Amino acid sequence: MCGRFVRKGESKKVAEALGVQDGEENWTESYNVAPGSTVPIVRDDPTGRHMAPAVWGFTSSGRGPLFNARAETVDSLPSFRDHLRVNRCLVPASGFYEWRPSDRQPFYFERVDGLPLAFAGIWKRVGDHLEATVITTTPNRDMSAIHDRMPVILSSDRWSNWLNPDPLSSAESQSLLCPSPDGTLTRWPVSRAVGSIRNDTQGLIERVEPQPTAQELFPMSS
DNA sequence: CCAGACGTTGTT
DNA sequence: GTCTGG
DNA sequence: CCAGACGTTGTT
DNA sequence: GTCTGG
Repeated sequence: MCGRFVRKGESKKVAEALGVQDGEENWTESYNVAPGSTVPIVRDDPTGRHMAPAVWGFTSSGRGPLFNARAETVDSLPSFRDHLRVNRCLVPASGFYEWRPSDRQPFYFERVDGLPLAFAGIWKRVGDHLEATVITTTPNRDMSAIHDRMPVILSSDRWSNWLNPDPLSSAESQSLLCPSPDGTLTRWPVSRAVGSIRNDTQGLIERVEPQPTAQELFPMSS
């Protein structure tokens, strides 16, 4: 999954890297972006490529916003499939966090090449605002030791194909919704302080020694 | 027409 | 809310 | 996603 | 445990 991420850097540079021609004022820095917050998304239309604000997560009648959609089902589920066809977007990020289930140790992931990440997303209009969700897939080798899902990260050569405003068949979409190649990402353990969204500082992405687990501190004798 | 399900994640 | 199933 | 709260009544 | 808030 992808449930917390980072957005840093100068908006002008990010806009340039993404090929965005306007809307870059919607880029705001945060080291702790959570579902429900407003995030900049990137869309193409006949006039060009634009950055716009959207609430992260599709509101649902059940509990909690749908802030991820599975690549395996996004083309068939009623909540997502029509938006996949015509409302595709990028959700730009600098990196993202994942928690290792075994010990709740958080890790920060970013691209090895330091470029901005572009998550594959879909969006919808709800009243006077937009909502967006990030598509997830199976983990590549960079991720699999930490988590069993990862966000779909599109390389820049695929952005135009994904953002093409014309309807895309689900077969075409599915061909883009795959794990990024092994070696795309790097990672390191970070402070558990990232868990609380009250914390939002550069220190959240600094490497820490993983906190020993209770079992390591107090091993059970066999 | 109404009834009932609807999404992801993690956990064990 | 909106979609599917019956 | 994680953290943190989680209830009602009446009264002031 | 389950829900809300951020």
